[in-house]
Amino acid sequence: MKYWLLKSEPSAWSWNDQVKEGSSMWDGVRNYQARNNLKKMSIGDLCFFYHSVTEKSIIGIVEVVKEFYTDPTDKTGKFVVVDVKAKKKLKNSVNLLQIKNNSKLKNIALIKQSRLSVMPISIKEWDEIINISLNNG
DNA sequence: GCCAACGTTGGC
DNA sequence: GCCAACGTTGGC
Repeated sequence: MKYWLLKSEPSAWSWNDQVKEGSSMWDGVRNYQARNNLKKMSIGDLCFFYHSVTEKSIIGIVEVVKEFYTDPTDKTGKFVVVDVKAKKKLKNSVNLLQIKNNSKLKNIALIKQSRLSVMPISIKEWDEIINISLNNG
């Protein structure tokens, strides 16, 4: 089992959209590094769902339910999607500042590569973020 | 709304 | 194949 983080602008595709839609394609990735990460995903892997720009916080967890295939919205045929479905909402959202201020998360790709939209998360980072969520509020 | 960071494109 | 120009992302 591997862990990931997926970024989305909530105005384009939000957690609520994901919940409403159930299982859906994670499409629109047009960056090779992000694509390569999509290709490494397996069924059952879990991904944090991060709202960028307006909220800058991790709001929930989605599960990979179908492994990569060609992105039908990509005319060049170079990029891929996976299918994900909402698994659970975090007890409390974890915002970017909390992640930045946590020394255990100082090497997280979210900070190191702020523009990457699909990134791997280590099990330690995953657990730490879950901990922050449980202790929030 | 600005702009730094950074990925991509295209001319040479 | 290099690199300047350009476009986009996303934090601030």
